[in-house]
Order: sequence, then C-alpha cells, then structure tokens
Amino acid sequence: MAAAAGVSITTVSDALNGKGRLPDATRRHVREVADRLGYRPSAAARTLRTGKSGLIGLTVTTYGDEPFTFTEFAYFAEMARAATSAALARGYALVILPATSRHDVWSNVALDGTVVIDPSDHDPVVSELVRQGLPVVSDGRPVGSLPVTAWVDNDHEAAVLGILDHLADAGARRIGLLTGTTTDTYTHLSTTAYLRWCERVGQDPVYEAYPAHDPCAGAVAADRLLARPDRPDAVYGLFDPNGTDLLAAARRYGLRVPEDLLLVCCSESTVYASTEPPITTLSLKPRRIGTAVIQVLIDAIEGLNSDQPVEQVIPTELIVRTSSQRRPPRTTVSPPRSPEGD
Amino acid sequence: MAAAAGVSITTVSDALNGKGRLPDATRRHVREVADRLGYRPSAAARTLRTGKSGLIGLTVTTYGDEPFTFTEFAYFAEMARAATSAALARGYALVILPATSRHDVWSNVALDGTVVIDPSDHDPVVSELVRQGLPVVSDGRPVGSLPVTAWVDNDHEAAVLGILDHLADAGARRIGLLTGTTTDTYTHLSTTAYLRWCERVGQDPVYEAYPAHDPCAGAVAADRLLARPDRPDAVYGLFDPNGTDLLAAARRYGLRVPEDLLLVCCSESTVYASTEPPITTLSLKPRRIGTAVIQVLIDAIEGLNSDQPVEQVIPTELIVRTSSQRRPPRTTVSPPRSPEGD
DNA sequence: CGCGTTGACAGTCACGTTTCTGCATGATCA
DNA sequence: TGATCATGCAGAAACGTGACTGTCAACGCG
Repeated sequence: MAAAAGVSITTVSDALNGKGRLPDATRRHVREVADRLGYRPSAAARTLRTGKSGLIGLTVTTYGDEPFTFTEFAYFAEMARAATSAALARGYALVILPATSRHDVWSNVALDGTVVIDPSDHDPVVSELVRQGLPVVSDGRPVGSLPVTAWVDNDHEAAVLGILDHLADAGARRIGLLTGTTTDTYTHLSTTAYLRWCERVGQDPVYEAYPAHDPCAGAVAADRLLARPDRPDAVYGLFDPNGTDLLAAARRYGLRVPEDLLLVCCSESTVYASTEPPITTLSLKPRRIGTAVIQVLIDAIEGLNSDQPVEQVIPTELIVRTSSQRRPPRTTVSPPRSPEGD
Repeated sequence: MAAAAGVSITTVSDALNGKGRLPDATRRHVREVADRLGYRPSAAARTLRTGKSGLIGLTVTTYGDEPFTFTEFAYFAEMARAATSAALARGYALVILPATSRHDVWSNVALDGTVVIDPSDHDPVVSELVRQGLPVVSDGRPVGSLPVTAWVDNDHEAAVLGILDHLADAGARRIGLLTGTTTDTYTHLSTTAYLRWCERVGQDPVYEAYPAHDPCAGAVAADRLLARPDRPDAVYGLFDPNGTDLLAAARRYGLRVPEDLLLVCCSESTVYASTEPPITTLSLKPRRIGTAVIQVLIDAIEGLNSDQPVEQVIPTELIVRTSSQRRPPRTTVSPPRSPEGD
C-alpha cells in the first residue's frame, strides 16, 4: 500500500487517520490510492497497537442448559437490539458471549468492556473481567458484592407496589403472584415487594413459584394458582408468558377476565394488545435500558466520567388494558410512580 | 510473564499451546505461573500473528430505518440464538453488525467469516467481504448473482404448495394470501408459488401485500383482505404477526375460525398454541438453519470442504392446529413434502 | 573415539499498525 | 548571511504472539 502510493508507511497512516502534518494534496492522493486498491487497515494490528478493539461483550446469564436466552423473553431481544444500535452509533460492535466461565472463548476476543444482563451473585466471569481492569456494566442491580463498574435497572419494588395498588383500586380483594424459583435480583426484589405489600394491607400472600426458564412449568404453575382453595381474584405474573398461561388457566376454570379475575403481567410482547381480552402489562422499557447501559459503558471505556460509580434507574410503564379494569376499558397509558427521571 | 517463570517467551508459548518439545515438568511449571499471575495471552496479538480472530459477523438485512430486526420476528431471534450456540461450540464468537455499507464499523473488527441473513440483491457488504477473500454464508437463497460462499434455506415453494394443498384438503374453496411488498427471496418465492398454485387449480389469486417491517400495516392489510368482495374462506399469512392480526380481523367481521375461515401463518412463536382457537403455523426451523449456517461457514473458514459451493435445504414443519381443520381438531404434527433430508 | 541424533530450550523475525523522533528543505528574520 | 523555524515526510521502535532456526548437552552406536 505504501509502496503503491509512493510514500512511506507513516504518511499512509497519517493521511488515513487525519493526523500528522500533511498537505491536503498528499492526503487526497493517499486516500485515492487506498480506495482504488480497496485497502483496509488491519483491525488486528490496530487493536494490538492501540489497545482498543471497539468490541463490547454482551452476556445473558442463564439458568437452563442452553447458553443463551435471547429468544426466551422479548425483554432480552429488545434490550440487545437497543444496545447493539447504541453501541454502533458510537463506533462499537457487540460480541455475544456465554455466561459460562469457560476462559477459552472469552480470552480469544479482545474486549474494551462488557455488558452483563442480570448477573448472578459472585459471577466468576465478572470478577475476572474486573480483575483485568475492564469496565463491566450490568443490566440489573448487582447482587451482593459483585464489583461492577456501573449498573442500570428499573425500580422493581416501586413497579410491583404500583401494580398491586392498581389492582386493588380496580376492586381486587385477594391478589396472587406468579413468581420464579430463581435467585436473581428481579425475582427477589419483586417477590419481597409483594410480601411487604401483603403485610401492609393485611392480605395473606397467595403465590406460586416455578423455574422461570421452563415454559411448561409456567402453565402448570398458573393452573395451580387458580386451583387453590384460596383462589385469588387478581394475579400479577412476573414473567412474559404468564399472561397467556393465566388466561388459558382462567378459561379452563370458567373464570371471566376481568369480571372474575383481574390480570397483569410483566411483558414486552405486543401480543397482549390483541388477546381476548387484551391484558394489562408492565413494560420494563428494555430499549431505554439497553441504550443507557451502552452509554455508561462506553463513557467508562473512553474515560469520560470515571469519577464515581454510575447507578441509573429507568422508570417502568404500566400499559393498562381490559384485563385489569372492572369498568369499561379505556385504552390509556398511565406510568406508575417512577422514583427518578431519565 | 516469561521472566516471572524464569523461561523464554518461546517456552511460554510452547507450553501454553501444547507445542514444541518440552518435558511435562516445564509445561506444568509454566502453566502454574500463568495461572497464578492471571496471565491471558493477548487476543489481538494472536489474531495479528495467526490471521484468525475466532470472530464471525452476523448481519440481518433490514428494510426499516432501525439497523436491526432481531426482535421483529421470532425467527431472527431463534436463528441467531442457535447460530451463537453452534459457533460457540466450535470456539467462535458472533459479532452483531449492521447491514449498512458503512465501512468504519466493519473494517474495525477482524472477522474470519460472515453470516448474512436474507441478503438483498447485490448487497454491497457481501461483495466487499467476498472481495477480501472472506467466506460468506447466507441464510436464504441469494438473489441474482450475489457471490456468497454457500447458503442454507428452506424450500419455500414446496412449503407454500404444501400449505395450500392442506387448506384445500380441509375444504377451502378460495385461499387468500397475506404477503409483503419487499423484494427479498422469501417473499418473492412464496408469492410466486402461490400464484402458480392458483393458476394450476384455476383459482383467482386473492392477496394483499404490505411492508413487512411495519406492524400496523399488517393489521390493516389483514382487515383489507377480509373486507374484499371476493373474501377468501382460507388465508395463509407469510409473516409472524399475521396470525393474531387475521384472528382479530375475523372477529371484527364476525367470522368464526375455522368454521368460516381457515387460517395458517408462518411463525415460530408459541403464542399460536394458546390462541382462541389455536392457529396452524409453518415453522421454518430457524434453529436448524442457524446451526447449519454456522457449520458450513466454519468448515469453509477452516478449509474443511473447499471443493465446491454448499447449498443446503432444511425441511419446514407444518404444525397443524384447530384453525386449519374443519373436523374436530387432532393435535398432530405433519411435515410437508420436503425435497431433501438433512 | 567420532558422528549423527535427540531433547530442551533461547533467539529472532514477522504480522501491520501507531507514534515518536529525526532529517531534510525552504522560508523568515535579525 | 547565518540562525531559527515551520513544513513535509521517512525511519524506527513497540505492541505480544507464533513459527522458524540455532545452540548446547547428553546419548547411542559402529
């Protein structure tokens, strides 16, 4: 390349990167020759020299045996898509990596930083990355003493309390919860918020837990919840498929929604807008979370705000539909209390 | 690192890579020191030296302004997940990249090869990659003279013909099609197969087309289709959300499914198992496609079968549910004719 | 005893950048 | 006119690895 343009390697580098002291004529000449030859600088060599690869790792911690759960819930897909877009806009690309601690894959790729979705307690991958000095930003408040650089999350407790109040306002006397058996932050915070709410209003908790990654178990748990002698007259489901599962279970037991059973579930799926009846959902705003996570991470990579750990709270949105209203449906959108702005 | 272990750089390299002629004692010693120091060989340097990065690009060509459509259809998410798993199992990681021809992102990452989902005609990114000598495998038969290394696809024509026969067998007299306005292979092949089938059996084509990336347009098109004076008594929808859209439209017009209207749509979503009624879907088996694409690509990268271009056809699966059966539903699974085995 | 062979490493180069330093050349100025 | 200085570029080091090549001792064998 340098030879073809009749200049030195230095001149080529300076011309293409806009550095050095070169007259515009030389710069144009070099670029022209580069274009003609289809020359592309080697990313590997640049990474080796500069120490920056422009790559960001993306990990979803999972509980099943499959290494990934992109498709499991719409939340992950939405979040990943937003993160990819945001990273790209700042010149970074996302590498999908497994949450397992198998070093061979992780150490084979030069990363500038990592996004971890819903990290578990004492995640070995996170510890290793932090030890290497790489910034790690998590989607989801880190459990225990996980040493992440920053995190972004919703206020899950406020969201659950808002939903329970909403259901109580709609006339619910005994609100049930469909929750998970896993120990991640989301499940934990949501469940304890529910229990505290029950205690406050003096209602006996009515809930069923199941392994959230098992779609069959969700349907069974929904059925169990509605088969109980202390059957609830309103249910909030923590996971995306709970809405359809609960709807099917209600149908089996001859319960009309919303007349006999009020229903809300946490989901990003649009199918709940056209179920019969449409189901009220809580959106965690994965697009905003994905974008925020990437911005914070890239800021850390580029040393833009290394003063203190960043903790960002994204408000949720309750999309009220027929399933949680005893009165005739109004298709309005009302956000729950959100502790902080964006 | 070399100094810490008291040996030369060469010895470290040989010890960690299992090469050279070293006694096991030295090998163990070096590995022990490496573990203790938390030493990881530089991926960038290795890539520069070996010319292999262990990274595979993944691109979804899109038609909207958003750079990605992972979440748009469950197909993409499933396919991407399977591809990620398969790549990982062979020591490769996936990098999500935009389908745009902006060079700056593409040339900033060292790729060993690329997976392109549903490439459009004369895709500039594909041409550029092939020119660089990188293997490119596409999900979807390439249009025109797109110079991909290999491709994997379903036999969309056979699938459509199978569905139309299935609907005709169930008593349909006039079968309609909900299709797209885009020019991708899937839409094109499916639509022409429909038109040929109509010609063969002597039925006037009844179809509505809409821009597939616009979710609102889908609902409108479904409505249009059922509002026509020559209203079909069976409809096949080419895209994932068509099932719920058509179901909602049928409800508006007071049409019972399957009594007044038979319904099939192409989807990977499980929601159609629990709609009212459950809807028959065609699965393109995205997991098998994603796995196959990665295997073919990595084989090409590693030079395992460079003898000839690989073209692989994955059979589809028709999941028959209530919506396409006039007789009482039997929940059986019957694959359509599939031209080749796997 | 001489010679080839093998084991066990160390030395060195090259991968393709970026970046720092250095060297001409011509212009400016005292 | 000689000193200073900006300009325009070339040279060379370094990034950390992997693949050769080289060296030196020990050893077997005729």
